[in-house]
Amino acid sequence: MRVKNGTPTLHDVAFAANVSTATVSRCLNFPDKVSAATRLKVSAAINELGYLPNFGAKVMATNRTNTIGAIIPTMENAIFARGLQAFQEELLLHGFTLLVASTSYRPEIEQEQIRALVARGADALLLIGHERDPEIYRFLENQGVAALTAWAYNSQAERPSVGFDNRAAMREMAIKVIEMGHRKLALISAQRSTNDRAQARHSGILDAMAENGLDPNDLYMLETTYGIEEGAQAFKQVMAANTGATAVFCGNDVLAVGALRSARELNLNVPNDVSIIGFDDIELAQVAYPALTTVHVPHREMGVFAAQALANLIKEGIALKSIPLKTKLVFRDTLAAVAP
Amino acid sequence: MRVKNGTPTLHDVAFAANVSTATVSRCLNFPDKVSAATRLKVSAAINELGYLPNFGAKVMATNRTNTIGAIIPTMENAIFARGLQAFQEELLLHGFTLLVASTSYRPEIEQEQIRALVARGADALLLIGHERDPEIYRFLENQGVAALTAWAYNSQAERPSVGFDNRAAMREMAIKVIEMGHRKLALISAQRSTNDRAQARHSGILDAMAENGLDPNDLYMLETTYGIEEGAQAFKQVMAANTGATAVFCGNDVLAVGALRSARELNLNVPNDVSIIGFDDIELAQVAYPALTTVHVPHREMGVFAAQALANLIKEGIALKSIPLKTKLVFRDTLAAVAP
DNA sequence: CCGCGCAATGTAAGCCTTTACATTGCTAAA
DNA sequence: TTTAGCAATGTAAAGGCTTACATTGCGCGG
Repeated sequence: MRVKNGTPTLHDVAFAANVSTATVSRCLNFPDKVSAATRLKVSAAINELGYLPNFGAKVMATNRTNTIGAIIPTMENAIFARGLQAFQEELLLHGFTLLVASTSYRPEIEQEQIRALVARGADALLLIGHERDPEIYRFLENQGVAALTAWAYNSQAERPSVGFDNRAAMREMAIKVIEMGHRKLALISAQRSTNDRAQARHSGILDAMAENGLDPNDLYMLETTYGIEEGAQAFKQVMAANTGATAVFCGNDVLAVGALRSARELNLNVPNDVSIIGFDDIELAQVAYPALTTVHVPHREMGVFAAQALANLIKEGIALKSIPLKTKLVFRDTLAAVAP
Repeated sequence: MRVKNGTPTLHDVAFAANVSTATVSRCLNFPDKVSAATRLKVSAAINELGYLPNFGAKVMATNRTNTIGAIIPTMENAIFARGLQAFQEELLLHGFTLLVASTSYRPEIEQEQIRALVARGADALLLIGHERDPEIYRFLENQGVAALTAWAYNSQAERPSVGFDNRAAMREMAIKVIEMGHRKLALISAQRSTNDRAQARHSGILDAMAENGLDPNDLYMLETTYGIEEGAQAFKQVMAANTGATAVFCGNDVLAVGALRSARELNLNVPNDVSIIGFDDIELAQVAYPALTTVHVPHREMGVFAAQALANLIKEGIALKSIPLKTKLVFRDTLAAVAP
C-alpha cells in the first residue's frame, strides 16, 4: 500500500472509507444527512489518518472563518480585559474564535486594525465607542463585515451598540455628590477628543450641576492619559490650582487610585478633606484604601451580550440591535458629605 | 462597460490594470520584482476597485494565515493581560494577528482550545507553563504547528520556553524573609496539581528553608483558587490554625491583597504582627495598603520576546530556543524583620 | 550587428472544500 | 408489478490566490 507523505486531505479520507468526498464532507458538517453505517466508516478513517480539515480550503469554500475580531484600546486596562474575557467565553459557546487587536487609544491605529482584521477574514467586529471616521463604516459595509459597538450606549447613535449610558451614569453620581453638599467640583478626565466615553462622563457632571443650580463653568477640569501615575500627577495639579474643590471626580478608577495616592502624600484625609470618585468599579476600587466610591459597570454582561448578538447575526441572520445596560453607584469610603 | 457585481478579485485588478494576475500578485507580495510603472498602474486599479485580497484563497495558496494563537488561563488576571498585550503589539510589528483562547485554568479545556486554534489555522501557538499531556505535543508536531511556552522557565524542560524560574525567584525571596528572622512560615498557594508555576514557587520556599536550617515540613501550606476573596478566606484559615506563622507567602499578588484585607479585619498590623509577601508585582501591589512586598516579573518583556521568537521562527525559520528572564524582589511595606 | 543574459511579465496548474445537481436503490402506495 | 418519492450517495465545478516555468524584450559586450 502506498504511503502518502503530506497531511491527509478529504480525498484521502474518502478513499480510505471507500466513499466520495462529498459524503465525508457531509459527515463532518451535516452528520444526520448520512447513514449511521457510513458515518462509522468515515470517522474510523478520520481517526486513523488523523485528518483535520484544511482551514484555508474551508474558508474559501464557505466564505466564512468563524472568527470574530475585537479591537480595544488595550488589554492592560482591566475594564477591557474583563469584558473581552467574557466575550471570548461566550463566543466559544457559539463556535467562534476571537481575534484581538489593540489601538493604545490611537484612532489612526484603530483604522489600520479594522482593515487588518477584515483582511484576516473576521466575520464580524467588536469595536469600542462610537467616535470613528465615517469612511471606515463605509469600508466595513462594502466588505460586508458587521460591526457592533460596545462600552458605550447612546440612544441617538445610529449604529448598534451594547453598553451603558456614560452620561446618565455620571450624572446620577454627580447628583448624589451635590446632594451631599459639595459645591466646588473637579474632574480628572481621560482625553475627550478621542474618547466619546470620557466626553459623555464630562457632560454628565455638567448636566447635574446645571440641574442643581451650580454653574457648569465652575467645574475645574483637567485631562490626562491613562495610568495611576497620571492620576496622581493630575490630582496634585488640581490641588495646586486652589479651586477649593471638595470633590474630585475621576474619569476611571485607575486615575482615582492615583489621586488617592497623591492625597495621602499631601496629607489630605479622604474623604474628610476631599472626596474622590472613580468610575468602572474594577478590582482596584475595592482594594484601594480607603475603598473607592465609584460607578459599577457590568463589563462581563456587556461582553456576553455582545458575543450573543454577533453570533446570532452570523448564524441566524438576526440583525444587530442596541442593548442598553444598567450601571450602579457603589458607595464605599472615599465620598463623604461636606463638613457643615 | 460591464459592471461586476461581487467583490473584486485579483483577476479584476489584473484586467483593469491590463496585466496578468501573476503581476498583480507580485505587486502585492514582492513589490521590487515589478517595474515602477506597472506598480503604479496596478495600485491605481486596486484603489479604484477597492480590492482586498481574499483571505481564504491566500491561506489556501500559501498554507499560512499569519496568525498566532495564544492560550491563557484568563485575561482577567492582570499578569496574563499585560503579557498578552505586549505579545500582541510585538506580533503586529511583524505582521501577525493574534488569536486568543482561554482555559479558566482547566487543562481539559486547554486541549480543546489547542485543537481549535490549530483548526483555525494558527501558524504557531503560545502556551502557558510546561505541564501538559504529551499527546497534545504529538498532535502539534503532526500538524506542524510550533508551540512556545511562556510564564515559566525551567532549564530541564525539553520544550522551548520564555520565562523566569519561579522556583529560584521564590527561593530568593524566602531567603530574605528567613534572614529577617522569620522562623514560622506559611504559604497560600494556587492549585499545584494543574499549575507548574505554583508548584515551583512552593518548592522555592522549601529550598530556602532547607538551606537555612528550617524544617521544610514546618511550612504551613494551604491551596486555594484565584481571587481576592479566596486569598482573604485562606488567610483567615492560616491564622485560625495557630501555627504562629510570622510571614505568610502568597502564590500571587491577588491572593496577597485578599490576605491583606483579612489582616485588617482581624486587626492584625501588617507588617508588625505578620508579614505578607506577594508574587507578580501587578498594579494592585502598589495600590494595596500597605503597599505589597512582592516579586517583580517582567511580563511585558516576556510577551515581546515570545512574539519575536515566534515571528522569527515562522518568517525566517529560526528555531525556537529558551529565553530565561530575570525577576526582581520588590520590597515595599508588608515585610518587616521579626520582633526580637 | 549578433546574441547572451537578465529583468519583467505571462500562463496555467495546484491548493482542498463545499455544494448544486445527478444518480442510485429502496420503500410503499396503487 | 409498477412507479412515484425519497434518502443516501456520487460527480464535478467553483472559489481566488501563489508560483514554477515559459516567454518576451531590452541592454550590452564582443
